[in-house]
Amino acid sequence: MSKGLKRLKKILHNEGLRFTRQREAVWNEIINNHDHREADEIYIAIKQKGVSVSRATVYRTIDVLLKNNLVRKLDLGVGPSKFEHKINARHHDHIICIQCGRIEEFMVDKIENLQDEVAEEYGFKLVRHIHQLFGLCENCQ
Amino acid sequence: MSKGLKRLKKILHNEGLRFTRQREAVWNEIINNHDHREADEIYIAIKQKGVSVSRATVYRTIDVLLKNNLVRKLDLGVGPSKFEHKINARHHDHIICIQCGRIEEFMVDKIENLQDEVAEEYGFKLVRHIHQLFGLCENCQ
DNA sequence: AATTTCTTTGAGACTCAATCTCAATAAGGA
DNA sequence: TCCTTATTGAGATTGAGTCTCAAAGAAATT
Repeated sequence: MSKGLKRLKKILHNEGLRFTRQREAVWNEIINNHDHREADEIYIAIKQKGVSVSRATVYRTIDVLLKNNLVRKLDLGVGPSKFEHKINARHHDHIICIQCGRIEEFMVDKIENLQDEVAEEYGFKLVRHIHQLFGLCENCQ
Repeated sequence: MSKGLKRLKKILHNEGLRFTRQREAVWNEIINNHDHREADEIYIAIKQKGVSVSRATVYRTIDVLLKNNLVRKLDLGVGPSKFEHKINARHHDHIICIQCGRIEEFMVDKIENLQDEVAEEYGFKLVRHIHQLFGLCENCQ
């Protein structure tokens, strides 16, 4: 059994959930793709590979992965949310082209540190953050 | 006529729109309140002041104000969007308590500058950004 | 002031992502 | 294999936000 599959089984076990073909299919679909995809795209991709699954199950499985920090949800403020896996991925934020939808990832340590300082200043215990830059990419200017 | 009202009339004129009691009421409701409120709260507040208005008109008027940069939309990823006016307000971002919903405003020049650098690095022309810190405020820890 | 033209309003229908329901199905322990 | 309990999935439901279109209203014209 692959290392990834073991990880899924462990998570499901910890959550008191059963290992099913559907959950395995959602997991595989997500970890074997490095795009930012919406739930429906993931759903369609799984069906095209011949596994029977429903939208409800895709959403439900993504929720489990979100809770276990294996998937990041990207809410772009318009249209459905997008998802990306976080396996072996360092933290990053996103810069998005408002014209063509292109999404690039960025990470600036200084910004991360300044965020921590802000949280401290306001007496907050930081849990997560959203940092999205919207603009026009070089092809769309 | 108040300075604010002149401003509204100017905007409506520029957009080729008419000045109506409903648009005036939405404008007044938004600029005379410094909270982060959802469209429905604004709608109810207007009705309670005895002005006849519909949800559709509230949303439509907010859209005009958004387009003219007089209102900021706050999408917190859960529940309806919130709105705040931008009259005499310096730019700021938000730190939000995930327990009690408290919203504080912050502004760090260094972060703003670093964002510009990121955009330049990726060849993007920056249009806007979302920067939200989520955590537990001092009362909720 | 009355007329005309064209915009705005609003009740409710509609959209669409996401969630929920619940009967049928499947997992996995005994 | 049987049994218990979780999971699945088709379709209903939710909820924020948008759209429709007939009636009401703004403002330009006479």
